[in-house]
Formats: sequence, C-alpha cells, structure tokens
Amino acid sequence: MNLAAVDLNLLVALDALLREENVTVAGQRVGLSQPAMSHALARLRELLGDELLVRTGRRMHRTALGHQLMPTVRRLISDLEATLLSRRGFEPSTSQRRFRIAANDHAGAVMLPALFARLRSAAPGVQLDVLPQGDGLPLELATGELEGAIGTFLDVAPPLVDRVLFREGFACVIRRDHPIGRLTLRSYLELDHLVIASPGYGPGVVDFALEARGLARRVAMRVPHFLVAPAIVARTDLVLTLPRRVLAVATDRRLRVTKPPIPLSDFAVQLVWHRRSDSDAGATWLREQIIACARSL
DNA sequence: TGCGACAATATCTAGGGTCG
DNA sequence: CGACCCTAGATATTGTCGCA
Repeated sequence: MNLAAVDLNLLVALDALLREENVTVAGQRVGLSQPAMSHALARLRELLGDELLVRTGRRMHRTALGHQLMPTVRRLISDLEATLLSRRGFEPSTSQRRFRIAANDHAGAVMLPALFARLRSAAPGVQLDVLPQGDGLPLELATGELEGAIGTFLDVAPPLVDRVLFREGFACVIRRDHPIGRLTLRSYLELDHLVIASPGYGPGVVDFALEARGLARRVAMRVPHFLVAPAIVARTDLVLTLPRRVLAVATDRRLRVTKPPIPLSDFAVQLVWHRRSDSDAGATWLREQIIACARSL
C-alpha cells in the first residue's frame, strides 16, 4: 500500500467509526453528514479489504480487524493531537478546548464545584466533561481519551503518573433524633449500616479496621452514590461512615455527625495522568488548575 | 403492518489539481 | 489563466430491521 495515495483524513473517520460503532454518530463526532461517513467507511473497506463494521440487526459491530486496529488508530490520532496542540501552546482565555476527566463520586463532589469556578474564570471557553471511572481507565488515559482521573488509585505504575491532591478522613452520621445515645463501638456494631458501594474509598477501610479487631458490621443497605446516603440516614436508624469532606457538600440539618468509634486510617485522593500528556500544554494547564484547586480545599 | 432509526445509494456541487 | 477532471461531501431517497 502506498501511503501517499491514502487520504489520512480516513484515519480520523476510522477512529470515530471504530469508537462509536455507529455511522451517524461517528459522522457527528467529526463534523460529517451520515452519507459522507458512510462513504468514508466504504473507502476504508476498499482500502483495508475488510468490512471493519458489520451490521447485526439495528447495530453495527466491529469485525476482528476493526477490533484489532482500534487501539492503534486511537493512539495515532491522539499522538497527532497532542503534537499539534503542544506546538500551538495553550491560551486559556481564548481556548475552546473540551477537556475530559474521570472522577469518582467523592472526588467529584469535593473538587468539581471549585474546579469549575476556577476554569470558568480563567478559561471561559473551555468545556469540562466529567465521566465515571470505568475499568478501561488506563487505556483511556493512554489513548488520550481522558486528560486525567481524580480518585483513589492503589497501584499507579509508569507510564501513569500520580499526585496526591489531598488526604481524606472519615466521619459517622446518624439521624439527629436517633434513639441511641453516644455512638460507641458497641452501639456502632449493634446498628445496621448503610454502605456506599462506590469503588475506591470508604467501606473497605472500615471493614478492614473492624476485621483487624475480629469484628464485623451488619450491612443493611448499599447505595452506589453517596449524595443520596445522608437523606436515607436522616429518615432511618441506619449509621453511615463516609469521607468527611462529603458532609460539606451534602449537609442535612437532620443529621448528627460524630467521630468514628474506631480509628480509621485516612486515604489519599490522587490525580492520575499518562506521561504522554506531559507534552500537551492544555492538559498540563488543566492539571495545574486541579492541583491548585485541591490546595485551596 | 406502520413507524422510526439508521445504513447505503444516487445524484449533484464545489474545490483543488493538472495540463495546454 | 481557463478548461477539464477527480474526489469528497451534501441532499434526497431507498432499503433494512426491530418494535409496538
């Protein structure tokens, strides 16, 4: 294949097609109409001698080759983006760039209000997309899909880089008119617990601390997001152990906040990024904003 | 069976390259 | 510099599939 004879714009179309598995959406993503994208797909099929996407009912699915090409194509596109963006530099006041970061519930609620205010003031044109943390986080960072991730990460290894934004401790919460008096270790174990089953923080630390003393708590309910948890505690006899800073954003007058009746080690909230984005002036600027924001917490 | 969603196709247009 | 050609993208339309 003669590379000079290949329209490298097709690489952009291929990237969008493989990621979206949808011709219409892929077209919207790169600013083409559906027929134009369909035409690009036809040219790619001709060029590569493979269907790349096959229709199954109403959906399109990647072929084996499509699946195999996807990470390579993504890496090529994102390397190109990073190269061009870093050469251009980054001007916050005029930038229209869209940044994407992942954040868990806790980090998001604690960091995002201040971060967004900071971005709005310094860079009114930039857009910030915050996505949930999925299993594919390392790949998303490596391919430039995400500029960074905020949360608790136990094993960060090169080429990923991390920086501790702040350390977080725990508090216990029960409803203000709860019949139980002081929250002692004994009453803590007698009560039913509400657990926030969000990965990366909280429950694990509590359970390990209890287990080290040969104790265990009784979990009556699990919720995926901590923002609903205080409202549930306010109307039930459940006890909730949660990161302390959460209470600053989810305050409820019906709640009584106490110290946990057992010592719980605090945990780090980190910013993680891929080394490749060190050469991306915009991503570097965004990281500086996040770090400055954490410092002001 | 009709409708909506989405991919593919037909046809037209505009922009860029080549050549005389 | 103008005529011509090629190609990508747009609009309009058709085909296919799933669902109520």
